[in-house]
Amino acid sequence: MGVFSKTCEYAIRSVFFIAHRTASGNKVGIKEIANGIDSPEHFLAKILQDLSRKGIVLSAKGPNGGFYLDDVARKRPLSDVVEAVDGNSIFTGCGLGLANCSETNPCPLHHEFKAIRNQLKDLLEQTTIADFSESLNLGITKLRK
Amino acid sequence: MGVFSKTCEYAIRSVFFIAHRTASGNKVGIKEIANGIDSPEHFLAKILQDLSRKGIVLSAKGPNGGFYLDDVARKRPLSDVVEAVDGNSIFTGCGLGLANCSETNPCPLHHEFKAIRNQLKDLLEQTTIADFSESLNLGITKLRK
DNA sequence: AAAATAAAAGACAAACATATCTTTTATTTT
DNA sequence: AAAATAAAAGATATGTTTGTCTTTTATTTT
Repeated sequence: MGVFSKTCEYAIRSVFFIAHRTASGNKVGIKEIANGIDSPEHFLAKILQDLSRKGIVLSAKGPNGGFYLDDVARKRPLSDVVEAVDGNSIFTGCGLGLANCSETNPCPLHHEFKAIRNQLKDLLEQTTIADFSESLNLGITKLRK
Repeated sequence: MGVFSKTCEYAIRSVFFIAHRTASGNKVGIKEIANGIDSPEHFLAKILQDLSRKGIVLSAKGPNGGFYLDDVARKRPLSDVVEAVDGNSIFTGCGLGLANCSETNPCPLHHEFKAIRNQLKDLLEQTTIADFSESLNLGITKLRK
């Protein structure tokens, strides 16, 4: 089990891919995205529909349509993508799954986990979708296989 | 979705509970454990059967039987428990789910994730089951609700 | 030896995550 | 207006995780 759900992994990868491919105002279709990030096309379509409804990605129907990001969407932190798909439990939940775990009523791992969670939180909140485009442009990082 | 699977959460909580309750050579039954950590009894039974087979916990059948830990088992790092249940993907897997992600072929989040994963790895490898007994004894930490 | 106890094992069920396929709606191009 | 395009929506399927119930095996007590 990863840190994110499979759905969320596809979501992040697709958002990176869309940002990378639509930098100059164009759009990219679902088939191309699915191929570009190596994901099941129809499953990804569902995910992008959801992200579109929530305003994380933009979309246009018809010829020359597809998915894209405007400047506002590009500058959203990764945490917005994660939260849209997996909710905020990753930022707040107890490591041992206890519902009432808190500072005053902690589980044995509470404090140790807080440090790790905060580091993840900071990473996701302090980087934007756009931040990862350059290394993709340069071919230094990749989104499939 | 938590960092660990539900199964693994129950496993860790039960191992802490057993360590806490069997410090002086006695044993504790499945009903008492399930109640003590607020988990489904029969589901936990399966988990403990598995942990028993793998030598993480010890068990004895019959009257006055139950689950317990000896000194060796008490001193095992938490990483052994996690690995027995969830495997080692949590220590090695790519944050974006890419099979071939590596140092030389990284995903966009590779380096950032490595830091977080290593912190988790260190936490789990450097603490033992026994390390958490004292705060449980003192009632400072808890394993249910 | 018989009865009682408690884990081990097996079969099954429900819920959720993941994946596939088809139809509909909106938009653009001709 | 008709045809083509592409996302949106709906229905269905598969797989995995989580959870429940029953039977069996091993051990101890009487």
